[in-house]
Amino acid sequence: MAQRKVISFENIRVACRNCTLSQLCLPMGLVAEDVDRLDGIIKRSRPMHRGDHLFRGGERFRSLFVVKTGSVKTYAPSSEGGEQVLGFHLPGEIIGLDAIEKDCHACSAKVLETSAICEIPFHRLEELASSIPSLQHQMFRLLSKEIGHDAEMLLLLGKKNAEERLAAFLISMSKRLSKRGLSATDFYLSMSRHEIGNYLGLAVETVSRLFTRFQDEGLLNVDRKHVQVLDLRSLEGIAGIVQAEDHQQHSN
Amino acid sequence: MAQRKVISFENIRVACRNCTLSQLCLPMGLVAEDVDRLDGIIKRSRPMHRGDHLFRGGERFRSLFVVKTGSVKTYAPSSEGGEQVLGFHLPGEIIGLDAIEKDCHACSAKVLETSAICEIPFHRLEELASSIPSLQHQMFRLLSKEIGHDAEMLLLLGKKNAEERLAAFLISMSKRLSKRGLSATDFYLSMSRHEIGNYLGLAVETVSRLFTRFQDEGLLNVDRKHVQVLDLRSLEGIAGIVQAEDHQQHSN
DNA sequence: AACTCTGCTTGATTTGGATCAAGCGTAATC
DNA sequence: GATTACGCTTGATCCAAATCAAGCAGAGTT
Repeated sequence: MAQRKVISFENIRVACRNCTLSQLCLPMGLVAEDVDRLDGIIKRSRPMHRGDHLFRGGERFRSLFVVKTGSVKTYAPSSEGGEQVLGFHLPGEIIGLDAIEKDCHACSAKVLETSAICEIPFHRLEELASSIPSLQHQMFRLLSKEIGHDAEMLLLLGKKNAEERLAAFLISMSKRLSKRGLSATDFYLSMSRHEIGNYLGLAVETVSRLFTRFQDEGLLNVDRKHVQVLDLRSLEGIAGIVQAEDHQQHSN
Repeated sequence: MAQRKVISFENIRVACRNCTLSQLCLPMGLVAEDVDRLDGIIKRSRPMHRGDHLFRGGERFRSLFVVKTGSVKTYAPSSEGGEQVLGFHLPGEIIGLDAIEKDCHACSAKVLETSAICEIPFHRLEELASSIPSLQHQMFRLLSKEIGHDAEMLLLLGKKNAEERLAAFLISMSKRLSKRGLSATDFYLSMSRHEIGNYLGLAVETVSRLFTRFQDEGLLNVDRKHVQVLDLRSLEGIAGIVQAEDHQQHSN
């Protein structure tokens, strides 16, 4: 126990204050001193590999997890054996927020590629939030953001057709990756066509056909998991994103 | 300003501490003294009527709203003129949580029938939460609950067919109403068939046909907005609610 | 009572995407 | 280099629910 308080060389290297994601993640809006206090409760694990679970549905809720590098999918069992992919999580994004209420995980989280993950014991985070108003505020914001994102997904699944869904998915990936300093037009998808289809409420075959169609129409080049977006504007048009008057505030 | 501190007879009558919803709503888990502090920041308005808005998309976010009596729907504009119904809100439920992050409402909230609404200025609630750990915890729980509920909706829209969706909707209404002390099997729906269909991602005609079919199959009696559930178990079966409690680890 | 409006129901037809059914390409294993 | 396996693509067929099209019933108005 006492040993954990020793700040090792490793811990300094990976500390929140040096993390390029700190402005997307929990530390956002915190002063340096508070970032260090937050840093003090975060556990960092060995790298995790494709297929490893952060947690499984049914397990007791203890910690939130943040993707540092790599990617993670969350999914829930559906009534008849199948599963529903609930989301794909990129660096800086927080996983496990839905478990706070029931104190138990309702979904599972599995890493899609070799990933580094930060673990945050929730009760310690709550204690800290009580004494750091800007951390409390940031946590409310993060929870709220998740709700807003879910509402967008409801709209997508309730009102959009297959083409609009895939376009919206690609635009979302593009936006999120570029926020993390990666290319908005050239990226690798870590999830399978099957997982994309599941997430978007479409059959694998439909997803595959749409990738082909988008390529035929000159919107993108696709080679397996490698996507190059050639016409971002048209893709946004298909996704139903109004570009005239693009009123700031497009977070996510 | 000074006048607002005078506790009027009216305020005492409708105070949180006397509210039958307090165990479903924000005061849950708070000691009496803290309930009174919470009560001190809540504004109560004149009754609102069918069609009135609590807020509209685009407006600055200032307050959360809680339904005290009646019901409210939230909805967002979809790309082509239409709208997506995001939720129906019953007494004790909190509205506006998705706006915290952007500091601006992305959706609109409209009352479906004559309703009483409590308004909670968010910045004051945040201040209070900083000094009352159990209130902070309850707010995290409420935000988390909303996320969990949205995940259920994603599963519904992504994986369930029309019949399963309507059954799940009716079961949800039944459960929520009975929690509020009303009948689980005999209730009035305050929303139109059109709104139900919109919410569930179905055409009005499909909703109407399903009500007829459920009635023909002896699952319920329907007369306009009045629903009597005759066979709750079968309805749960259709909705895909496993009653045998057998959720092993569906990995993948 | 007749008229209108709006929300709901019912029937006929269409269709987007699911499902079924092969094949194909790449990567891992032998 | 052959073999297997899995993920992806492509084509053919099918079906659940959307759309189109009336008609109907209750609530409010004249």
